[in-house]
Amino acid sequence: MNKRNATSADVAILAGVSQSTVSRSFDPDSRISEATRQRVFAAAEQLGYQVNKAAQTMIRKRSDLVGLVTAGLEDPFRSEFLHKLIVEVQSCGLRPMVMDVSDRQTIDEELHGLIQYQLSGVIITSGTPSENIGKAFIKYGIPVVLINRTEHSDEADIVNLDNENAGAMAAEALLKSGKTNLLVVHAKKPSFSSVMRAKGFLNYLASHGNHNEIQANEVLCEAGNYDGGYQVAKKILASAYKPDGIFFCMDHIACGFLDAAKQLVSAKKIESIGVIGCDDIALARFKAYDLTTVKQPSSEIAKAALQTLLNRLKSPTSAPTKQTISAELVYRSTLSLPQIK
Amino acid sequence: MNKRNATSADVAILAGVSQSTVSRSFDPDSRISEATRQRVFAAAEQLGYQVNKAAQTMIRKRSDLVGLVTAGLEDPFRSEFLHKLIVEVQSCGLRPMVMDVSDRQTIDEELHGLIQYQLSGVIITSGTPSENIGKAFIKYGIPVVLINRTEHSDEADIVNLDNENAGAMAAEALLKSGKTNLLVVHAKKPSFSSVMRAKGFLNYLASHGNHNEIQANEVLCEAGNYDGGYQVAKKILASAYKPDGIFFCMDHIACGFLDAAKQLVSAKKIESIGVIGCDDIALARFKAYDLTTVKQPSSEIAKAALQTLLNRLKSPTSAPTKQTISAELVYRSTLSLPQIK
DNA sequence: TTGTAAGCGTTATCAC
DNA sequence: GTGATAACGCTTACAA
Repeated sequence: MNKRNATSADVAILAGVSQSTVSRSFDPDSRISEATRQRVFAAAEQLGYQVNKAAQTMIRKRSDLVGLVTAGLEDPFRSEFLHKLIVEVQSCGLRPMVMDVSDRQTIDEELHGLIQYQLSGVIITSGTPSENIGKAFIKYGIPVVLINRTEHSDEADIVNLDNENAGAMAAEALLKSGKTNLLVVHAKKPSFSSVMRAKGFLNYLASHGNHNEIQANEVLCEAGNYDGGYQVAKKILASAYKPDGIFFCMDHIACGFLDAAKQLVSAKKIESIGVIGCDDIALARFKAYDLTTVKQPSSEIAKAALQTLLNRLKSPTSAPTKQTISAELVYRSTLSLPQIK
Repeated sequence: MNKRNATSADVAILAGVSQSTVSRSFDPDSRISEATRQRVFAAAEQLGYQVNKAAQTMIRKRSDLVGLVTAGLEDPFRSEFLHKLIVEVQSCGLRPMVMDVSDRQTIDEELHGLIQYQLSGVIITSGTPSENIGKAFIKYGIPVVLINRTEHSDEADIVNLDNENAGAMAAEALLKSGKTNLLVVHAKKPSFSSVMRAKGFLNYLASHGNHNEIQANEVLCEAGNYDGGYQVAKKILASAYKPDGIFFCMDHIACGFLDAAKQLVSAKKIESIGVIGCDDIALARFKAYDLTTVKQPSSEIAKAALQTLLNRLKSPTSAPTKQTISAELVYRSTLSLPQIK
């Protein structure tokens, strides 16, 4: 254990060069004679020298730290998505600094905490609508990328799933399968993604369905998670309205519904109901559910977000961008691909 | 958008005090007249002043950043556990910097990346055995807490689940339920936790089972995940050895097994087999599985890890500690609590 | 209680 | 191509 970590000055002495030469040696764009560079590297290696990011940050005014702001990691989709973001951030040579803002009371405090670290950028993922969290960072000159958020910022870059179309795809699939009594389910507490998905679902039906034959209803569940779906099943199955096709705006709500339904009604009855989820979380492909779903391509979205941030760092003053990523229908057993006759 | 973020010098001018007084005002331990402190706070508020952590880090030689090193966030337990750690880190006024070391090739590079940030500490969670990752940090004077790792470091603090006892608890529960043909399943690729759990399971049987009646076998699956369990089911159910009680060293392996079993054999047959998992991931309580399991109290472990780190920061030279957290049996439907007669 | 001044370890701007 | 030297924004003796 070293008493004090080696500094570039230490390396300089050992290599017999000036401290600034050491610094330059680690900058690939600096023209340094190959001989001295090798001498510096050798000395650095010997001393276990590592750049001090704090000092570097002070002068460069950016830390290569990327804040990942998320809410509620107990949600499996968010958790899986955060993972994708972390991997992407790392692969860009940046460091992820995660901030969980589940506890609404401390948001402000936490935000300031992040700003102190001279972040290179912040990626804010889906959360409760219109918090305008992004503004705070932009005010401090920190580039912001918003993902699946309602904020119509004209300063932040935006990457969204085409949520409305995702809902439309679900509607289209149900219609194609000959379903007529349709239902869309989402959480009481509105989230940008769910609201847009439900809207897209209903709009598609309104414009494409035969109004004499097709009915559509909307049901809200208490929570946007497994338990929410589990609890709402009784309400749905006991109601006078008998749906034969249901779109759940989040996969785990669908999973909760399916589990409850298995206990409430016969397997045959459940099979006759077409069920579509949204997101394609890991759970969806497990055989217990084998859920047909509208996939949110989270890797692609994560990649797009990082690329956007990188571009922004290169040209800080260019106009904000907005990207929309397409969803993709994944057929599994809860709604089969209709046979072509 | 400010051209330049406000510094303590700016605040000083506005408040009509010296720069060092501003600095002191934000230190609760500094004795400052209440009047000037309020004046400083007002000026700081007005300018939107935020401490520059980079500068602070340089002088204090610690960043209040905590590295969370983990492998494979696609594993639901790791992912859930990381979430707990993030929340704990935040609640201690520290910042989590996550590092995913799934990609073994880049570990070294990534490690150095972390060291550059003058981390206050590093928490390393379960991964592949004996990487000795911890040593690298300790060499640079960064406190390390190891969680569920095999490393017998005499420099790092350690927090472990009592994995061996967790296995023993599973064995005890199966014996109590009258099961006689037992099986323990874990992944081919050894992990500290799984190896110890299996060992505890078998040891308990060896010392507590009636050897004339009780049989025990060990089966390895290809991967320590859902698919591993799904694939190994055929092998288990087709074998000549007919187990009536199985302990899976990880919940998601058990879930994969259950799903496959439902397709391979009758529901009655499955019910007759007692199944116990380990960890108690979120999935375990879902009705599709309703898995009896040995719970790893991850919140408790996360809290212990952070408390350990905080203690270490206070007294850097005290002897390394080692804590063992107890597991807890959670009865659900795959193995019922035996009725007391 | 407050102000002055000396660093912390880099990068960037000059000269040479 | 390389070496001085001046910041960067903060904390912390040391003075007053």
